[in-house]
Amino acid sequence: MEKDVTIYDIARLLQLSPATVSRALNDHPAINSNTKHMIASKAKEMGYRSNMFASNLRRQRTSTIGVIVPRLDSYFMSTVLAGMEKVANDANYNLIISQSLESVRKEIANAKTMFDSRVDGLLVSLAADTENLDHFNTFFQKGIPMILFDRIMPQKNCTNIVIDNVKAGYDATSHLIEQGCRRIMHMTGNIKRNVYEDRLKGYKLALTDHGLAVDDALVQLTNLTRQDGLQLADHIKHMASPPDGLFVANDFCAVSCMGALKANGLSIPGDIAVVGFNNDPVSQVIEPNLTTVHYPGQEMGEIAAQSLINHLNGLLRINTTNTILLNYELVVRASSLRTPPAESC
Amino acid sequence: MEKDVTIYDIARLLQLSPATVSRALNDHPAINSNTKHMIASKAKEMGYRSNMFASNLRRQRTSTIGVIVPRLDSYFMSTVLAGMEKVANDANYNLIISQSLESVRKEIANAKTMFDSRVDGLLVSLAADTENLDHFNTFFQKGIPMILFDRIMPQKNCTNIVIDNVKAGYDATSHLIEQGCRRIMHMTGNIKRNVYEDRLKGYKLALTDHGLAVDDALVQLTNLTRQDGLQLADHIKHMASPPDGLFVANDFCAVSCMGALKANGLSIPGDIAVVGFNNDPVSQVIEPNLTTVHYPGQEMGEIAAQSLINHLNGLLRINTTNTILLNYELVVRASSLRTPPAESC
DNA sequence: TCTAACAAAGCAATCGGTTGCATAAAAATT
DNA sequence: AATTTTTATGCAACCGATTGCTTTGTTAGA
Repeated sequence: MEKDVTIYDIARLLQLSPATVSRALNDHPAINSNTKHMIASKAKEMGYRSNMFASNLRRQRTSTIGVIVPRLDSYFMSTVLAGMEKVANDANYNLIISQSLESVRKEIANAKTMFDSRVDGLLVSLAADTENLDHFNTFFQKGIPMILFDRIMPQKNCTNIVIDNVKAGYDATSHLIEQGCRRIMHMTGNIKRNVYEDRLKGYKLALTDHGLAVDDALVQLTNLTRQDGLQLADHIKHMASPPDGLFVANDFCAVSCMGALKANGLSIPGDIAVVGFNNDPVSQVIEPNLTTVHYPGQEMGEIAAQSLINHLNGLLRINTTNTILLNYELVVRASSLRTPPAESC
Repeated sequence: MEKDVTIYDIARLLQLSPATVSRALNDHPAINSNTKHMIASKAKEMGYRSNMFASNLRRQRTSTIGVIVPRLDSYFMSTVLAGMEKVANDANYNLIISQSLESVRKEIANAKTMFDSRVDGLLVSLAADTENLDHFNTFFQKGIPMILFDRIMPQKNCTNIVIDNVKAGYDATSHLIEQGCRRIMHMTGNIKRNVYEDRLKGYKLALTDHGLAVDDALVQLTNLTRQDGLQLADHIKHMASPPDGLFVANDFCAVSCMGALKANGLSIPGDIAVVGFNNDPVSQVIEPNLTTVHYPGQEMGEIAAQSLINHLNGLLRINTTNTILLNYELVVRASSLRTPPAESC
C-alpha cells in the first residue's frame, strides 16, 4: 500500500515547481516542449497517475457522464452502452450507468444519485411510466446538459436522439398489408412512451392510407412481457374473426406470442404474418425467423455520447440542435413473407 | 448556474465552525444531538449536497466500486447488476460498470480506467480469453480488494463467488441419462473459463458414474453463438450415429440449435433431449420449453457487492473467506422430459 | 546600449471537507 | 472548593491539482 506519486514528487525530483509540472502534463502552451517531454517521461517512470479528486475539486467538473436506462438486459441497450463507452473512453470521460427497471420511482432515485455524483452531463432513456421530467429540474437549473435517447420526451434545451418510430410503424404495417394482410393486430407497450405511441400512430396511418379501417379491438396495450405474448395468442384463438397480421412493438414479446400461436395450430405467416421490433437476436432463433425493425444501437450510443461531450467542450450547443433522427431498417424474414406476394384486394 | 452550498455557508449562518458542521453531517458522536438536528435541517433547507471530491480527496477513498463484466446484454448479467446496484446504493457506494466484450484487451483497458478512477474495490467476471490476472496486479499491490464472480480464477486473497458448475453439469447430464439418453453430446465454451471447464468435468463425471463411455467426438468447444448452435445441428445431421441427448452450456445457443434440429426433422425430446444452462427467458419461448440450470443472479450480485463493502468497512476480511458457493436449480421442462421415463438399457 | 516584447517558469491562493489536537464549558468526583 | 472527567466545539493543517498573476530570463527592435 505504498504512497501515490504526486506532481509534487515529480517537481521535487526535477527541481521544478508543481505548477510547471501540472501545466506540462496538461500540455499547456506556455511550457517548453523539452520540459514537457522530460516531465512526461519522469511521470511515466514514477508511475504517476493524476488524482481526479484534486483535479475535479479545483476544476469544478468531474469528467463523468451519467447514464440512466430502463433496463440493461436487452441486446439493443448493451450495444448502445458499448457505443457510449467507446466514445467516452476516447474522450477521457467516465460513465456511471444505472437502470430504472422501468419505474419512475427508481428513475428519480437514480437522478438524485447522479446529481450528487455531480456528473457533467446526463444521457437518459426514460422509464415506461415517466410522465414528466420534473426530477431532472435540478439539472436544468444548474445548466447540466442532458440528452434523451430512444425513450424520449419533448423538453426545452434538450437534444433528443431517436428513430422515426411513426415511419417505422408505418413501414412495418404497410409491409404486412403488402403481404396481403387485411386484419392487422397491433400489440404495443405503454403509450405514455413516445416509442410505443409513435409506432401505434404509424400503424393507424398505414391502415388508413391503404384504405383499411382502424379497429380499436385490434390494438392491444400491454407491458410486452412474455406473459403478455402468451395471453395475446390465447385471445386471438378466441376471437370471432381473428387477425391475419400481427405487428408487435417488441421482438421478445412477438416471439413468445408466435410460440403460442403455433401451439394453437396457426401457421405463420400463412394464417397470420408477424412483424416485431428491435432486431433482437431472438428474432433469428424462432422458427420462422421474425421480420423486424432494426436500428443501430451502437451508433445511437456513440452519437448521444459524442453530442454530449461536444457540448461540454463547447463545440456544439445541444440546445440549438434539437432532434437527431437515425435511420432504421425493416428486416424482412420468413415470419411475414408470403411468396408470391398475395394481391387479393 | 447558482453557486453550490458548502459547509462553510452553513457554518456561517449557524455561527459554528465548519469542523462542527462536517462532524454533525457525518453523525460524529462528539457532536450534541441538538446541534446535529439544527445543522441537518439547515443543510436540507439550503439544499446542501456534500462535495464528494473534497471528501474523497481528504479521505483518500472514493466510495466507488468498479464492475467489469464480459457483456451486459444477458438476462443473467442484468439481474446480477441490479443486485449489486441495490446493495451499493443502500451503502452509499457508486458503481462504475464496464464490459470487456469477452476480450482480454478490453478487460485490461477497463482495469486501467478503474485504477485511474481509484475505485475502492473491484467486482469482476472474466472475459473468455483471460489467462491470468496480471492486469490486476496494480490493485493487489495497493491492497485494493477484488471479488471475482461467476467467471472466476483462483487467486490469493481474492474471494470467488460461484455456483458449483461441476455439480450442475453433473446434474444436467445425469438428468439426460435418467431420461434414457445414452449418447449425450456436450457443447460448451472456451474451457479456459472455469464455468465451461467445470460443466464439462461434471458432464464427463456423470457419464462415467453411470457406466457410459466418454467420447471426445461428442464434446464440442465453440463460442456458443447462434451460429455455433446452427452448425452443431448441421453437424449432428451428418453424424453416423447421432446423439440422443444434448447438453449445451448456454441457453441462447441451445435454443438456436434446437430450431435447426427441428428444421432437420428431429423431434425434441423424442429423438434428442436437450438441456441448456442459465435459465434465460428465451428458454421459455422456444417450443418445447428448454430444460435448464437456473441460478440467482440478483443474489449473486448482492452477495458480491455486500462482501466487498463489508470488507471495505472492516467487517469481514475477504482474504479469509475464499469461495462462496451459491445454490442452483435444475429446471426441468419439456425439451428433456420423456414420459414415462424410457428405460431401454 | 537600452527598452520593449515575449517565452518560460514560479508563487501562492483556491477548491470543500476532514481530522488530530487544543480548548472551553459543564458535570462528576473527592 | 478544588480537581478530575466528560462533553462539545474550534483551530488549523491537510489532501493534490489548478490557475491568475508575477517574476525572471531571453531575444528583438530602436
